[in-house]
Amino acid sequence: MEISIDIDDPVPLFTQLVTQVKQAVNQEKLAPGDALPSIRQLANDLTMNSKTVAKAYRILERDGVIQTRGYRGTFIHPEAKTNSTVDLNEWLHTTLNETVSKLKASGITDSEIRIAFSQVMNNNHN
Amino acid sequence: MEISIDIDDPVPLFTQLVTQVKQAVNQEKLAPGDALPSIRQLANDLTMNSKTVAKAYRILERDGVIQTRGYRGTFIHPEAKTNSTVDLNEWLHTTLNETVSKLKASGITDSEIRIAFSQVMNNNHN
DNA sequence: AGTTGTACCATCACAACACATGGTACATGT
DNA sequence: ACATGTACCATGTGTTGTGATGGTACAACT
Repeated sequence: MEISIDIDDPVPLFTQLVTQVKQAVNQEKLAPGDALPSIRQLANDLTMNSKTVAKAYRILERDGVIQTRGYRGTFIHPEAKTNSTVDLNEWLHTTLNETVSKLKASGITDSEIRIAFSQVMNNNHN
Repeated sequence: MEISIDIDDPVPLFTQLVTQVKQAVNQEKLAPGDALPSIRQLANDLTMNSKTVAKAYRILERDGVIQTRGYRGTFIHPEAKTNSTVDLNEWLHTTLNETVSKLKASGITDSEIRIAFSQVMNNNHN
């Protein structure tokens, strides 16, 4: 599989990686069971840090696109194609958009929403 | 009415102002119709910028605690006491908490939620 | 002339966070 | 020995948002 990373792209490196793997799955360039390069190997090939590649793999596994089997390596998930077309990100945006719109409609300031949001994210239940 | 502002308090100055006015209303030290100092006057008394005081007044008016009548000055809102006990902030927190919890339960990263949130706040509909 | 709230313009310091980097270490297997 | 994914430690850079400051100007009214 061919992966090309653009350093000058404002899109984060790990995001580029995630996107390209999902695209490869959708285009059937990667089929279930196919082995992916090891984290260190891919990091070396793309001249980037292994932690960055690991981050991309972590997300891909959470999304059900790949399966990591420890020392055995990483492989394409059996239902990778289904899982990589389901857009978890779209649901995230619409969900957030609905609540934020509801709050804004009440006259609450953007600042207030942002502050309350960060408090909620830090589990400061006030 | 007595207002005391603490510069060393981590709580923002305009927030201290808003809180103290609401408290004064709840303690009936300020009654509907009472006149408040002008923005510039209060800013001068408290040795702070008029824009900061204006910010506090803007919020107080939105919350229905005060009424600004342009050149005539600023007065306590007829239903100030009711409006200053109603906690708009609590509803804000619970609402945000519900959606965030729902998102987190789906395995979405805190980072991803934060990023999507700021995109939504900036009206970047992706 | 003076005062009211308000709306722009702008700047600065400070904190929080994202991204990427690097090093070290571990259990699990070949 | 060697490689797998993973989990810690840490640092630096850049961006973003906040809070507060300041200046200027306006319409409406006393």
